[in-house]
Amino acid sequence: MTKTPTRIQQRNRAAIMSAGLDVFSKFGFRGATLDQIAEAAGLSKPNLLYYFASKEAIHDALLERLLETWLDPLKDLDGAGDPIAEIMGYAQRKLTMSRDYPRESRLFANEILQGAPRIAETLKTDLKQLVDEKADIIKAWADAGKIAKIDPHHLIFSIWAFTQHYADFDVQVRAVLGDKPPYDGAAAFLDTLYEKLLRP
Amino acid sequence: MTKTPTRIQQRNRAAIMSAGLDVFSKFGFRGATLDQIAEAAGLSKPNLLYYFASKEAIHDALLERLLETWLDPLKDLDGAGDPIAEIMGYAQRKLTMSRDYPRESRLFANEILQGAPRIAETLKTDLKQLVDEKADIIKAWADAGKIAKIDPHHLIFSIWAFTQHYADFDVQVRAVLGDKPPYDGAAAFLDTLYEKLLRP
DNA sequence: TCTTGGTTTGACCAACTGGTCAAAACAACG
DNA sequence: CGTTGTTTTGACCAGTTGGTCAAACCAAGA
Repeated sequence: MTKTPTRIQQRNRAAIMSAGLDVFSKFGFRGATLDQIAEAAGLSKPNLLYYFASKEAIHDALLERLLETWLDPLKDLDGAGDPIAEIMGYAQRKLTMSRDYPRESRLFANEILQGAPRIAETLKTDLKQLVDEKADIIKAWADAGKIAKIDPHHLIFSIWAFTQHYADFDVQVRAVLGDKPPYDGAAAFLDTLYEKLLRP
Repeated sequence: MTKTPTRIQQRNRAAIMSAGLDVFSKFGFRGATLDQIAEAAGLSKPNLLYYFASKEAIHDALLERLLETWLDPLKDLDGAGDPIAEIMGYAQRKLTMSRDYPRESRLFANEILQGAPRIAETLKTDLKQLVDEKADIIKAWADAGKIAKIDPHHLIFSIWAFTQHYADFDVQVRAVLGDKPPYDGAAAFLDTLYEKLLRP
């Protein structure tokens, strides 16, 4: 019987989530401080703790929301669709997410880098199940000769790695490219790469 | 006129570097504590500070040593060698480094994720120069029709992304693969991927 | 207007942080 | 052995950290 939150609650909880995303994605859980988050949210620290029980509660809420949306692009990979178009569509969707939600990508990267203490279970159950399921689809395509024979798991890893690289290693990418915008070239390269890899 | 360090100095400084690598690679600079490092090194905190002036000094020493060796595989890419063999050799060398030095990879990833506050300059000068130089070689190969026409910079990014993924996202890779060892499949996939991409 | 329930804050706290220092312990060489 | 330079440590410190709490503030309906 939880009451519907007031407008103030909605506004402040949203501000805290956004501020937490900023700070956690930049410093990781241990490196982030409540004072930083409070300041970024425009609230006092006690006020922040009026809305979230603890530092960990903010982090948990962020991770939960992230995991929900993070795997959506893969869920959309459709076994009934055109194989090459489906896989390349997935890769492009992931690249778009890196471009539009780099903070989320870095929050996730931080969590994994630190050994995934808070989501290891989810990875071993939900994520593994989803990936195995999609890997089966890809393997069936390969067996039917519709795409080249490749290891489906490592194919998925390669998509994750390449697309997230542009969000997680943003400063390095920009340092190397200088003025050139990263994402145009990345999308074109992605197309070429998987087109050549997948064509049987 | 710096004196040669005693055996004790060599042993303890090495122990501190290794302990620092453990802790910094797991928690990032801000998330790591001197107490953790001291305990991992088997020394008391004041004793640790007898060998390194500060927390930052340990981190700096690690980053400096890392940058030296981190770029060696790319330096070895030889414009006079066989194009496809050179690029695929580089990719395999990087994958081997991920397997054998995962802590170093994660230390680097942490630094970049957090905005590379300590090495941004090096990236914009040394790294950019090296990459541009090798990109020119690759572009020349492409122009001469010896490999397929692809964007050299994004090709290099893709190698970094894919190979480092196995070190940086180790727990996720293992969660998804279950019992299967990651690196055998990765090396095989890497071969297929760049073989297909690069053949003109 | 008063009341009620949600909201905000200043003052505070114990634990932890990076770092200091003088004194003690030790190694090694003559 | 004694001396000299190196190594180690316990006690300590000031600043920061996550978190608490009672009191004040405020919005809005009766």
